[in-house]
Amino acid sequence: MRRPTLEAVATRAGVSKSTVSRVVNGEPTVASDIRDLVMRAVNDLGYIPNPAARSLVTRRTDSIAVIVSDPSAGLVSDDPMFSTVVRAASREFEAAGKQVMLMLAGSDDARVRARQFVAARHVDGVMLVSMHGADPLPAALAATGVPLVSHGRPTFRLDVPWVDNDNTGGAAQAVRHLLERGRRRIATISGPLDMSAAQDRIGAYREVLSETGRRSIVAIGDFTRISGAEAMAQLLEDDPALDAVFAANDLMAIGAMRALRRAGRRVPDDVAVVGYDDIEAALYTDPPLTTVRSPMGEQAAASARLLLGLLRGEPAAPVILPTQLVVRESS
Amino acid sequence: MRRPTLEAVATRAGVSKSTVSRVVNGEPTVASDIRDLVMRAVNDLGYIPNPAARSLVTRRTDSIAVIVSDPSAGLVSDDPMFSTVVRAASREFEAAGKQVMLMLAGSDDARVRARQFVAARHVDGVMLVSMHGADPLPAALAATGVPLVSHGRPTFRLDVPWVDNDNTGGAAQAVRHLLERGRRRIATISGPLDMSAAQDRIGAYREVLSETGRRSIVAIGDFTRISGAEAMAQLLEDDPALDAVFAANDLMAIGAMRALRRAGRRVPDDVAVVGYDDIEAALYTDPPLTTVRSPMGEQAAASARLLLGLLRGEPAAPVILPTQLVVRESS
DNA sequence: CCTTTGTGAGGGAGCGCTCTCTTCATGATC
DNA sequence: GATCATGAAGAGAGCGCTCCCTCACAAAGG
Repeated sequence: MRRPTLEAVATRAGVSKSTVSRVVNGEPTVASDIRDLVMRAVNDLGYIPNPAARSLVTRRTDSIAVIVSDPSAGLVSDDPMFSTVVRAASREFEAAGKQVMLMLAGSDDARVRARQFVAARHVDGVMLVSMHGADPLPAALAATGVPLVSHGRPTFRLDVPWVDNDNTGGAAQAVRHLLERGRRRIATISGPLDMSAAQDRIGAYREVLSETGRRSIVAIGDFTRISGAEAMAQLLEDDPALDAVFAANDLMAIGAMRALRRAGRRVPDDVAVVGYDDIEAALYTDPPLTTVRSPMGEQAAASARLLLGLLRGEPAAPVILPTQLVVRESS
Repeated sequence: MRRPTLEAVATRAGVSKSTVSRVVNGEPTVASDIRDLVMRAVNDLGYIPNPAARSLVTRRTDSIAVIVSDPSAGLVSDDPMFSTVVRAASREFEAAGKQVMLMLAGSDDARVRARQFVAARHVDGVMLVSMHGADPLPAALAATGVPLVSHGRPTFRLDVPWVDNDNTGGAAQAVRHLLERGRRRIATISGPLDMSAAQDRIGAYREVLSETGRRSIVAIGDFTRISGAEAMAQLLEDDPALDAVFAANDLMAIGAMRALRRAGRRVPDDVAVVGYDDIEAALYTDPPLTTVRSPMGEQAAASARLLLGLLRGEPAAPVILPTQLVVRESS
């Protein structure tokens, strides 16, 4: 008992396969009475086109891959970035009639599979998320010739359009804000230095401090809460007199606030804290977290739109979205 | 300039298409010298099988759909549940060589598309996540005849295997813990009552309280932080003398803690708080949150394995995973 | 009147693979 | 030496669709 085919519909409607195909694909060159006839047969039989047969001949799949190339995929279970980015991108793609294949390219094995998958033209395009510096995947994917965009600026030169937020500007805003608040010993908790967002944010921090003749106090985290807590403990040891800290994302800021609490420091009285991203949780810390709002969802949606444009043959150029300082009680 | 086909490989290796197909699919009935010959041709030409052609004849796609049927998809941007579930399931499917198609079935439109998509046999199976009571999608999907499992027990009778955690047992543990701590006026913040997890948790809360002759104090949220805060404010108004609250998930517990702080109540001195899920953020509240650990990732992985078993023709029965109370300083 | 142009419908090749069936070679058995 | 079982390789028929080409017919133009 097999599903009905184009041919079955054609027979029932008393027309040719070609005509049914035209109706199903919405081509205008079909007389309306014939169209009705065909549609009736389609409904009667419950006909649904076979996507494999279709894409065999059209060489399209109408689906795209979202590849999250993140070694830590699996370590941090609840980074809001993943959820926000994947959902925003999915919405955008689905609205354009593209299906989303999600691939976690955490292990080398998975990266190889992802490459194969894309090279097999299983998808019409690829959106790459969160790549580290040494990651060979972007280049491998670019080499397949499949349209590709990156969510976030790649760390090394690669001819791939990307969308990012203004990491440099955002971080500079955060540090200037702390200076304006009269803070004098401003530390930072950076993200992994093989990620462009972390590079840009710490770069701006250093830049602003050196403009005003102040020295940097740096600890490195990996964008997780626990790494933020550990980095903060380290910073307090390095410079017990610090009076402010700029964390390169909100999760690390949250970790830092816990470490400060445990060390008996009050926020913001003793130490001011500023984060980055403005995730929902930043509203619920005690005190609520001052942070730089990065348009994560919009960035993902823009990446998706960039890829969709690419698929339509439009040219694509990098996009940088503005950020905005959101002042709350932690600073 | 087209990609090499099976035929091209066969010609180059001087064998038939059938033999190449056997080698590519790892069939054992090929002499090893011929196998080497073919593999060399495959590598020389960079041959990768065309998945559309393959699935046209095999009627398999080697991919499955993860359908998140959540009306609020898009409202709450950073629910860790989405991230945890999607990642755990993806890992499991990818390890089994299945690709994951992610579909957000938030709108009616998207639900229709998801149904069509599945009915077109675009995927070999479906894992459904987070369904509300009135959702017509589960039944529609079940009617397509495509193997289907549900992450979380469906609200209404439906012959679909599912995996859930022990919501009743977990919630009962939480409430008993509060009683043991000497709390007398225990309120609850429930999730939406059209979700089975919310139903079970509030059911257990009522059950335990009525066993000990205490009355219920209930407010309804929707599993978001803000709804937790609002519900807590409502509860304080309803019963200013309450001394404990059991929130049906951690996000609402976090919201409740903010509301308590704003109302000038100390946690746990004035009001004890217990959450549910044990998300990472529960470790970073002030004070750290007592909660019921639900094995979210394991539940998703188990759902995925259940579906994989179904695809292999194995029978599938509902699974209930145990929970565990994690006592921290909020109670 | 015949020719040209346009429009709508049908015919059928072919997309790249799998899988059944057939053929052939080899060695074992009697 | 004839027969048979066994294993490995080849042949080729589809899978269900799209899309180019052809064709019939009608209307317009010379």
